[in-house]
Amino acid sequence: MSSVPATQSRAALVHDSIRADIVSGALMPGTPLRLAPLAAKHDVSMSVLREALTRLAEHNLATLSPNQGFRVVEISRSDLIELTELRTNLEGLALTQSITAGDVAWEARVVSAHHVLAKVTIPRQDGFGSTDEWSEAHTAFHEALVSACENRRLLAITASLRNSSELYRQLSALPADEEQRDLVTEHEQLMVLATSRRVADAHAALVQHITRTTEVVLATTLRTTPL
Amino acid sequence: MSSVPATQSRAALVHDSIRADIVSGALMPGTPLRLAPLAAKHDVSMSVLREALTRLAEHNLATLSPNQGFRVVEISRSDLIELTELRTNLEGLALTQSITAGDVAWEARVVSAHHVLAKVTIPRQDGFGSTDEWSEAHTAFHEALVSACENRRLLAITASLRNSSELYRQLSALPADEEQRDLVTEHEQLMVLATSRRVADAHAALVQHITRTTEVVLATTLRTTPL
DNA sequence: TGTCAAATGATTTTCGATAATCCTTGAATT
DNA sequence: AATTCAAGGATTATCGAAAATCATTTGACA
Repeated sequence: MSSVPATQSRAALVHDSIRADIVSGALMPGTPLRLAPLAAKHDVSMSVLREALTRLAEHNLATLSPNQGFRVVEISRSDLIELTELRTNLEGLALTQSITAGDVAWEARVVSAHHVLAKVTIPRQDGFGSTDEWSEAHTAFHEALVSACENRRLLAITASLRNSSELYRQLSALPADEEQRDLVTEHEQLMVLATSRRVADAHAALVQHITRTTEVVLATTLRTTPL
Repeated sequence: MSSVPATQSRAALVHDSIRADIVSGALMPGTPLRLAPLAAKHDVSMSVLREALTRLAEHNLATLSPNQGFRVVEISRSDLIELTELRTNLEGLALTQSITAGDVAWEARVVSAHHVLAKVTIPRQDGFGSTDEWSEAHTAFHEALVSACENRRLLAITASLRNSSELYRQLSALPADEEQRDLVTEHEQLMVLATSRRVADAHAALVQHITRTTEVVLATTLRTTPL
């Protein structure tokens, strides 16, 4: 039916699409993910939609209640705190290993990703430069930092947890400019410490970076349920 | 069609069934999980089978190659090592938190689970007492140890990792009686240290317990591909 | 003899419809 | 007025078959 041959499976495409909608906050927590409308919107059958939603549920971005279907995952303060604790532990571990194992190519990836992030952070004159763009660059930078870690399972977990964190970030009010400034210096610090192989300092900086972000989010009034 | 109303969804049932077959080693690593035969075997349509396999893939017990279907996940030395590293970190963290937060009911669960495990370990006269039974009790004991940890995400991850570890255990030759003896004392140590709230000692004991098991498995000739 | 390409068969992927379940509405009864 | 129960509609869960894709084999050609 579709004109495009699509090297990727249909289920994977709709999965990515819905995931983006959830993480970006377009689909609010708790929203029922009704099958018929979603299938129509993405122009797929219920089977492949269901497969996509199943994967989202396994990644904790959706929940499945028997005979009641899927919903966007609920959020809570306690979950964010637990999430943050896991991230500091695991992403910290991954960073340590990444710095230890990383070669020059890894350094280049970090520097490159940071450059892109720094450029995107600067508000452009023409008014464009979406926050989506910043989120993407931000994720890419964090991914680059740990990309030399050889434990693939660890990387898969940290990536998944980052997605969940990103959901909370998107739901919180956008940080003010001063907040952005802090982030800029934090990211630069991370890049410098990592590429100069200062393992302990980089680890501490990353933990504090993650923790601080959560504190800001927790202090912010989320644009959703009371939390 | 099925006579049983089944409070649980069909997909969940077949998921659990196939997972058991994989973890027990009945389905060897790399085995193609062909849809038609599996659907027939479990008396289920392709859609629900696919949903079950999708969940298995998300838990790293199966892999999905586009247009080539699902296979039982491959195993490797490096993966087992990475898996072990993650388990020591995360299960250790979970145990620490569990001991800290656990109440008397938790202690009771630990003691109870250990009692069952100890009894199952003793070979019964009638020759019965399957290793499945021991595996189940073993898993239950480890789960009881960390069951007071309040971080649900952490518990979900450790449970998933334990499943993968169990696959390696099942594929290795069964430990000799002497090995079993060591395990008995290790488990008893774990129970005592945990319930007496000796956090650091319990943590160290758990890490060593997990590490030792992996060393035994790595030393054993697995009954499968070279590894 | 070796290589390439088309055709065939097997398998995955997707679809549209049916069966099963849940939720709401409204009337009847206490 | 409150509660129970049944009927209807809406939604999920499942099915079986069609469409798309991949792997293998066969045959033609260099």
